[in-house]
Formats: sequence, C-alpha cells, structure tokens
Amino acid sequence: MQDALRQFKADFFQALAHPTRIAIIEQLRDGEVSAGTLIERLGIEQANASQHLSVLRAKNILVNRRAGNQVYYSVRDPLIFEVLDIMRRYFNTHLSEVLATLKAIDKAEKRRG
Amino acid sequence: MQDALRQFKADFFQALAHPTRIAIIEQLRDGEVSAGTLIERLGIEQANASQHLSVLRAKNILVNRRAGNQVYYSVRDPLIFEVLDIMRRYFNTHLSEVLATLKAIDKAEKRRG
DNA sequence: AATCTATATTCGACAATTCGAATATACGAC
DNA sequence: GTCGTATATTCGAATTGTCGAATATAGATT
Repeated sequence: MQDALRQFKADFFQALAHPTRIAIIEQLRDGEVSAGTLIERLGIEQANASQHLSVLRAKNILVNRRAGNQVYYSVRDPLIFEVLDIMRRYFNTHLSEVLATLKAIDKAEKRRG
Repeated sequence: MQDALRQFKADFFQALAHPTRIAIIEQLRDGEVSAGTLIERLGIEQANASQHLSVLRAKNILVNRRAGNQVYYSVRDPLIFEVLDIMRRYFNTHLSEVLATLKAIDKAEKRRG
C-alpha cells in the first residue's frame, strides 16, 4: 500500500514533468480553456498538444467537456496550483544561486576562450 | 524567464518522478541519513541507490556531507516537504476514486482469469 | 450523405531513463 | 603502502517519453 501510494505520487509528478504540460496547467488557472485556444496560446503543434493533454487526462489532472466540436479542458482539483505556487517560491529562493552558477560557468568559458 | 521557470519546475518534477526517489526524500524528513542506511531501509541495490541520489543531487534537491567513509544526505530546502504534504492532501481527497479504480481493475482481471 | 472544422490517435524515429553488473574512487585501519 | 568498507561512476540492454507526419473520429453545416 505504501508502495502503491509512492507509485501514484511518482506517476503524478511524471505527468507534471514537462514544460509544455506545466504551461497548459498555468493556462487553466482562471478556468476552462478549449484545446484550440491552448494550441494557439502556446504556439505548439496540434498533435503534440493533444498528446500532452492526453497524458494529463490519463492521470486525472485535467477533465474535459465537449461543446459542439470543441473540447474544453479544466483542472480537476485547484490544489495543483498550490503545488505550482510553492515551486515558484522554491525557485525564487534559489534563483540567486542558480544565476551565480550560470555566471561562473560563463566566466570560466570566456577565460578559456 | 517564464520559460526558464517552467523548465525549472518540469526538471524538479522529473526528479521526483520515481517511487524510489520519493521514498528517499521521505526518509530524510527528520534529518540527514547516510547512503548505507537508505540502502538498508529501502532494500535496493547499492548502485541503483547511488544513481537515484545522484539525480536528486544534480537538481540540488539533496545535499551531502562526508564523514569518514560514509556520506550523509539531507534535503536542501524543507519547502519540498510542503510540496509532498500538499500531494498527500491531494491523494487523500481523491483516494476513494483511486481505490475504486484499482478495485475495478482487479475485478476485471479476475473475471478474465 | 458530403464536407468542413476541431480534436484524438497511430506510427516511426530519436532521445532519455532505468536497471544490474562491473569497475572506480575515497577514506580508514592496519 | 595495502587491504577493507562505503559510495560513485561507467557500460550496455531494455523500457519509456517525445516529436511531427499521417490518419482517424466526432460533431456541425450544408
């Protein structure tokens, strides 16, 4: 059971482990958005968008609703936004270190020519 | 910048996207633990443990400290536990559905023999 | 029914992840 | 220095994830 729970968590994180999928979820912060609108806003291929949406659906992170010949997506549980917000705090906390590391690498490369 | 943040989040989630790595982080809730102790508690191969620890180190999720010929690991920022705690709330909220799904799968398999 | 538009799925190529076995490194004890 | 213990890295094989192109499906319009 403990193992099953960890597997579920891992699967969930796996579903979030792609920048396009993060972008999709962020677009849904203020409510449902159609697949077509997502494609337009993110500037990605139609098939690719559909594949990523499929991943998020499979993990029950998104739900969809058909209206005419359009499909509207929304997040199933807004708790997921809390996770993303914490991640932003985490990123901000360590941003200076990240940038320092990047600069150090950059300088070292310039020294080497 | 927005893209960088998304990539950062995606990388972070990718690092958490394995049950063994989740188990490792859970073991570190109360403070640092040696690599050997982790291997013992999780019952996994030494090389495998080292590889997973390497992934978590690369993403700066874990830091380590050498003492004699042992290496002690700990989480860099306890904010990560907040993420896991929210995930636990998420799973509790949806646990009944998860269990229903699992039972349905189980029954279907038994029917098929 | 024919057709158009929106979305989903399949396919094949390529990249990334995961594992255990083997090997390498770091440190302490002798 | 050599040996033993703890940990890390490398290697090759198998699996999984990702992409765009092509194709399929669902519903609206005529």
